Amino acid sequence: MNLQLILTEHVKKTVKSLYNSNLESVEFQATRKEFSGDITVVVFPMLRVIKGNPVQIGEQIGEYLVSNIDEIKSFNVVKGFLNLEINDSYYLNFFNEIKDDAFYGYKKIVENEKAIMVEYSSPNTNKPLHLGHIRNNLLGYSVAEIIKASGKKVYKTQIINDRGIHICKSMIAWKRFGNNETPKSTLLKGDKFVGNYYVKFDQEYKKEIKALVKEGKTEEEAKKTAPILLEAQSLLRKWEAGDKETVTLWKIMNQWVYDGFEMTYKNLGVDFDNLYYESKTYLLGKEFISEGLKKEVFFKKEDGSVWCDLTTDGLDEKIVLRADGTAVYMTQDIGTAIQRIKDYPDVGGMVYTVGNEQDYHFQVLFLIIKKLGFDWAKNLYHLSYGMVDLPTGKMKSREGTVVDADDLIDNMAQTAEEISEELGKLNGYSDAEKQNLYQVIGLGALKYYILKVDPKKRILFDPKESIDFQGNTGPFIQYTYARIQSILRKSDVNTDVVIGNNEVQLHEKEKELLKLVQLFPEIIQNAAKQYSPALVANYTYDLVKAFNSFYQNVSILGADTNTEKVFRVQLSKTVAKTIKNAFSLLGIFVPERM
RNA sequence: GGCUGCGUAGUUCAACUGGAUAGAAUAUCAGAUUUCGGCUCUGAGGGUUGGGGGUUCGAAUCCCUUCGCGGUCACCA
Repeated sequence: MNLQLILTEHVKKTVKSLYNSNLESVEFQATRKEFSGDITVVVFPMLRVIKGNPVQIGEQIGEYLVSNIDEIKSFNVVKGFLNLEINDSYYLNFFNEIKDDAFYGYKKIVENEKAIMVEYSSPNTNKPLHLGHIRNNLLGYSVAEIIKASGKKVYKTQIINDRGIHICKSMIAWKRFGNNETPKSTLLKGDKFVGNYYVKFDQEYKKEIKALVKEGKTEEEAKKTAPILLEAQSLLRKWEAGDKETVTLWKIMNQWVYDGFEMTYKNLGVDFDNLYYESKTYLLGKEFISEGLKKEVFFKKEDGSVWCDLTTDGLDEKIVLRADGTAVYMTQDIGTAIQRIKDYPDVGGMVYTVGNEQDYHFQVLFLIIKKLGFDWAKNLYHLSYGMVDLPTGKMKSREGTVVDADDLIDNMAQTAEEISEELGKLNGYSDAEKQNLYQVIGLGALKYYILKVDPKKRILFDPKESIDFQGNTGPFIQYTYARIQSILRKSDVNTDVVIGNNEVQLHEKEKELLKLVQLFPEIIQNAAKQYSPALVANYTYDLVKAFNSFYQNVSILGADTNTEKVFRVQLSKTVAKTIKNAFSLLGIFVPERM
């Protein structure tokens, strides 16, 4: 069925009979456009096993393949590259197999295979989401979808940092200046509402520092003794002691934030299968410290603090428990990881979507878990990503210095509207349809622009450029999809008709398209292995480009014969389906019209 | 300073993980078209893959070195 597998077997057999030596593997690549052929066998690696002239070896293998495999029509050898030409019937066969499969490319979830837990977003509850969270969410969601499509069960999760000094700061500010206002009474989104008090705290804190310095204190002293800070710290202690009033207010304010986040997630199109709260996990992990001490993974210093010595691994010593016996960040993360495996016994690996400023932390975390003897430690992956920069400070929210997620999403839709109006793309639609489309296009532009870049790299996000209807952009791909739908609406052919093996002769452009379509399942597997939505994004663009080239060179509706017309319409439909499937892995919608 | 990531056309990104002459888009320029210098089409130029060395049939990719830009080196999370 899979041509590469068949070819591998035959090449191995040929080498065995001609040279009496065994090849471990055979290397393939798509034949470059400048050469004739469809698939290329690279001869060079074989030279390690066989000695001889690569061209000669290529010719010998080529001759054998042509006379022994029906699907191979002809061959040619350039340097050490054996180019093989494949029969049209092979492609038509393949096409007929997949053309009615709505989920083409997606692998069914394998029962006995372990599930993967993907963590992303993981916000603090004291302020709204910003541009950095957007990249985080898009990456995490997309990687989760890709892994799912590669045949593994996935749990999407996030840990909500609902506890700590930061939320206490917002609480204090609200107590002092809130006047019993609520998100409802102010018509503010809950997370914005709470975030404003966090800003308010900071302003007040600075004011108090200034006042104290005026009274003659050093700045350092002032920073430590400002009344509002002391108040926040005492509030944290009260919270930890379970003080009723404090906990109640904490719950109320967090709920406001959750309601706000919920809206943002909905707009962004991401979701979660379960949630973890730091307030419930921050005490976890201590039991494993004593276990680690027993196993001598950790050691105790004179003051009673517990450390892990990673110097033999090229890292430093890392603290895992404070001298007073309380947990640190690392302790928590060890505990939470183990807890998750307990909660979900079918999970065999985890992906953490966290910015690259925490590279070191995760390196250490994974190493410690491995040293503690958990076999799933080898399946932990830190999906690390770089910052998102803007060319200008234009899109900053009024107060703070960060780009607010909601503002950005709105802004994208607005830009989509401006450009669409300018181009007159959406004339003749109802207002409701238009508004919906602007949202779809704006989000598509945003998502595609961010996901097409390698996660590790910093991104320069230019909203205007991202929303272009030309070039390597989300809207361009959406537009192509919509155009195919329009072709399908205009055609009157029956797309259920099966085209036989020899009924059409494939145009070069059609073959190109089929080759790309054939590649899709492999792309998903690779993307899952590398946790790389960028691979899917760039593949989709290649497919769209190939379609446009096909569209330009081959008349679809005005084909010479009806069989050709039917085939071309069917092919367009299949390409559209593949675009749609690929985009859904990125969390991007494709509109039927635009 | 130690560790770590990145460095590819003017710009934003690719390059099937070591393969053929490093590709797109965008910007620029030149033609064509036209009731606009703006839309569309065709084409061109643009690269010592930051520099230097090494490994091999073959390097943007691996190793060493050097330069530049981030990140990180808390009993914060």
